Amino acid sequence: MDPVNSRTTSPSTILLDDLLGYALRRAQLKAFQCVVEAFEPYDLRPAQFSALAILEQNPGIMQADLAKALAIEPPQAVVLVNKLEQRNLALRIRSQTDRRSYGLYLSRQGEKLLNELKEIAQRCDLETTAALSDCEREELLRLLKKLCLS
Amino acid sequence: MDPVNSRTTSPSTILLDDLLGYALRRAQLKAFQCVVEAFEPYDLRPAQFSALAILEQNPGIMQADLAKALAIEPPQAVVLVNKLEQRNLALRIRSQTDRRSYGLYLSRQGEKLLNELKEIAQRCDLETTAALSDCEREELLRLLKKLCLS
DNA sequence: AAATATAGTTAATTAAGTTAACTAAATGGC
DNA sequence: GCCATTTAGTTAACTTAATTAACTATATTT
Repeated sequence: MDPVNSRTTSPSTILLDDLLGYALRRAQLKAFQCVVEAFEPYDLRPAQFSALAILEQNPGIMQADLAKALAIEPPQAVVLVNKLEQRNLALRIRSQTDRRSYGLYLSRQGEKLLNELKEIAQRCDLETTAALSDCEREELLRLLKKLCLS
Repeated sequence: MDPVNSRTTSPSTILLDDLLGYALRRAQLKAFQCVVEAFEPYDLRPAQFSALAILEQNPGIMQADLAKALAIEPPQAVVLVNKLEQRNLALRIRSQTDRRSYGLYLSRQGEKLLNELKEIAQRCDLETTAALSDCEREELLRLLKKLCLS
């Protein structure tokens, strides 16, 4: 008999464990836990790390675009960038052409911290996916990236 | 020149987009959005759906174990089960052997709704992973499940 | 110049998650 | 049997996160 479902009245063919959405949530939760713990000594949240990385790759980006990249609302971006600015990790520089907006930049200190955090994040990746082979890990990343394109 | 990084001062070899944790979060966010929208007409959250599915596969489960399965704290489980019970989707039945605890069960109505929701969830999976082939989708699920074992 | 739109901010609201303290029942030692 | 300890579930208080609405300052359009 099917060991997964040994009831007399078969519930249905679809099982929770075979839903991608569920599997994604479980996996993401696990990855998140690891990163949150690892970043704790730095008093930094994953989203703040992502923001720093986005700033590095998009120097001068506007706050609204950062918000969009992080999939957060503009008011949340304000709070986030405030914290980064207060800790001298990022800089707001008024645009000369449009004085409503800022260009956001990493500070020297932000760059330095970011590189440290990236190493940690990478170690978390390995820890989270310890059950996978290098090949499988790469394939997983490829599939997740492909999924997110559309 | 590397198209991904065309700055003169190379930021670092590790890119945000190559971190599994980041890719997982993006993918999970996308999957979640789809499910949350699709469940909206039913006034049900993904966690409530998961709870129903867990009840189906584990009839008579105790609240504490349900909480653990959902990775939430017991007080949250109370709120969640209250809602399911109020809507007559789930039943709390006092254990005869241990009168502190309940066995949790799906109601007939809960079973019926669950089967409807599972179809929807499956369609969300397909929508979320529209960029993937059937083969890739299966491989993704396999890798995510393997990742979550450890 | 007036009306409209946009970037960013503030403040209020709502929702979610966490923690601590409590009740009731069970267990274990004596 | 009785007392101390543990466990299941609940309640309430607190903290944090996310959402929304309203506002300022600047740009753009007509």
